[in-house]
Amino acid sequence: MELLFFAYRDFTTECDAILASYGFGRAHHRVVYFVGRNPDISVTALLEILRITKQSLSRVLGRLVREGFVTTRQDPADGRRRLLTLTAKGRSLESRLSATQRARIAKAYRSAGGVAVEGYREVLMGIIDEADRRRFERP
Amino acid sequence: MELLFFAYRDFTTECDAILASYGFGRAHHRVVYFVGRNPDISVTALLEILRITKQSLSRVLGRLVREGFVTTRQDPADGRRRLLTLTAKGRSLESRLSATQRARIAKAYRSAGGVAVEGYREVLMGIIDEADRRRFERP
DNA sequence: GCATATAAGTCAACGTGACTGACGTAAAGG
DNA sequence: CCTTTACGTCAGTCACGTTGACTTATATGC
Repeated sequence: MELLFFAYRDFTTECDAILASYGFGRAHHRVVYFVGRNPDISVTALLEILRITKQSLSRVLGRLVREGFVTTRQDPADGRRRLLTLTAKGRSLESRLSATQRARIAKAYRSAGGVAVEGYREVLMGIIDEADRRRFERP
Repeated sequence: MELLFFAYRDFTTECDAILASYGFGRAHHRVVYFVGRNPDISVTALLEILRITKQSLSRVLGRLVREGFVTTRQDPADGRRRLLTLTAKGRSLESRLSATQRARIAKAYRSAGGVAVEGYREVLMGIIDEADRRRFERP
């Protein structure tokens, strides 16, 4: 429990500084991250991942759209849906944020080795609610 | 990065419900947890673990003290220090909260096996800032 | 013994990001 | 055509973090 607390705390603090320079918070990071990972994701799908309310998302997402980090377009197959995708500006922010986290994880992976990484992934997967584990199925 | 996000999200949600029934939030949980783990901890030491400001802590800690979850006493060796310890009521809350998390982790550990757990711990340790790794030295 | 440093508590003001509840609109679908 | 779904938004609330400044008590070094 303590390990997870410290790991998550240190995992996020570097990004917080970058985000603050844009006037953003962690909520913006999460949106940018998951939209980046899932281009053309719908608003509802994003809400299910983040497990927050529509109102909470709307403030954060609205600003990201207004400031040109995310674009919305109507789903050609279902006109009710708005599909979200990062703009070039959004991708650039996303990779800047991810770079610091990726570096931290890469360093931990390198020093722990492949067997440890497999175990790490397996245990984290076990902690995650069963319903969300399918997101990590690898081809 | 995604694994950590989902794991941490699911790791905390069950506790949030228990905390809400006391009118508490995650901040209260963190204080109760770390005071429970470190009886007679000083306020400054707690601040260093949590990495929040004195003002943030004071609101949360003040309430825990007023409502009888935590006691403070003067450090006999250094009268400036206040030593924090859980009361019976605090310990009972702490174990109620920890029980759900412990169960989740135990389940993940059991299904992943000992080798995986070793790897898991090693990688998480690598993610944590070096300065805080000493906290986990095992006798 | 006095000056400086440290530990803790407090006042005031503020911002982000969650929440609930309700309502409106557009599109889909039986 | 009527219901459901997807999305957006208004209004109000709360938890929990922030900065900056100030006070009090105790320790400690010169």
